[in-house]
Amino acid sequence: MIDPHEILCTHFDRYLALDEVERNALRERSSVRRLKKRGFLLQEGEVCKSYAFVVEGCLRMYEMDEKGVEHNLQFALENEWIVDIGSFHAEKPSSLFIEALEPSTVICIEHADLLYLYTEHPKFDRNFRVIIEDQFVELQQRMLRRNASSAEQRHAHFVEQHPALAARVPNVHIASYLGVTPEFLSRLKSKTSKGR
Amino acid sequence: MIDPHEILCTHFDRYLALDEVERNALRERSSVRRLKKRGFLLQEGEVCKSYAFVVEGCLRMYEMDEKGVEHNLQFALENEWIVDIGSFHAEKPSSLFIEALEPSTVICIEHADLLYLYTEHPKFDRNFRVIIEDQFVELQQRMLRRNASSAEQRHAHFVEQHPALAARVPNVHIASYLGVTPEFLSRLKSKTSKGR
DNA sequence: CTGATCCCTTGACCTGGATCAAGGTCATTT
DNA sequence: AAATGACCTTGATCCAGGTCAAGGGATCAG
Repeated sequence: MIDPHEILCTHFDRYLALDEVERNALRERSSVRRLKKRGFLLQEGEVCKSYAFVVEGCLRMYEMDEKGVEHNLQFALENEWIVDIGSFHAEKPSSLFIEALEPSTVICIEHADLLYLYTEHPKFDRNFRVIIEDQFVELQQRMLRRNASSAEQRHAHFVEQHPALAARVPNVHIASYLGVTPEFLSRLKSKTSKGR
Repeated sequence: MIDPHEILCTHFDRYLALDEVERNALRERSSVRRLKKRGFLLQEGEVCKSYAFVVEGCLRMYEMDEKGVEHNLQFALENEWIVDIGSFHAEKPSSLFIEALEPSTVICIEHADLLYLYTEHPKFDRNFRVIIEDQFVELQQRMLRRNASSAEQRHAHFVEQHPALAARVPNVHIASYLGVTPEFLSRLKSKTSKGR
């Protein structure tokens, strides 16, 4: 299997590619972590200590409300980042959970290490800015859709935009991500498949 | 009245404060623009050309759906930023509108100028990264609330967190921002005020 | 002063989606 | 191989919030 760090460095090639020095700094300041299915990278009440890059597997980030119902905020597949940025930067306890939906391999960068990378190698500032801008734009569009479209339209859009997730992730979690109950999602699916 | 650029520079003091050189560069690479009530900073189909900082006034960013219904995505008051980042960076046509709800004064930074600032003065990369991270965290929380709370709870939270907006902005726009109809928001308000 | 616009409210009725309950199928554990 | 638990489905019923329609008070332009 390929070296996880190679995968991460290749990922940065999509932005401003890293040079040798930066690659080495990144290698030294990050660590590989393996999670088994249903393992937690973060639990409510803890400070989110790692900015995590998914090398392999699938994770979800969610909040649990007073009634114990979970609300999925984000999924992360291979080559995606997952972190509670608020908790991570403020070093305050998080209200979120990050859980592996499959056995997963992630690369973790801790707070002090990321600060080091930011200040010693400004390219990281740039790259992480662009990465989060992209995520921000996606989240804005999702917010708009949440307010402007029906559950059926949101689900159709999700399946179209994220076929890999639709195939790998249980419907319960997709329902929660879309903001509907699993029962209703089930009805939606049976309706649309009957349409064909 | 105070120089708008002063206000912008002061705003950056909340992050990594700018030195003389950076302040001058910023002044040279930005421009002040005044909008009258109902004036547009961006209209659907145009490329979003300015990263805008509100010096005075109040703006909203929204999308219009096929039926002509508007969906508010964001408000911006004094000392806040407003831009369709997706359109701005990709230099692609936007699907959004940015409209002044009051006579407003904004400072605009155009695409080429911001790139210049980013590359010549890395502190801007840093500061804009932090600014957008903060906005991202807020948007995540809003998304969670949208899926986890009732309209009544969301409205109560909005009034509590944004009293200035609740006072300055017509209810139609707040309703759209919260994802409910103006009629229903009106009922919510009359219910809660009767509670006292 | 006088229409136009906005903007808000209230009523009557309707519907998308929630809730509750039950049963069914796998896959994992023991 | 039985038992547990995760996941999906379907039915019956309910309700938060939408839709449509009408009226009324501000505010602003001519």
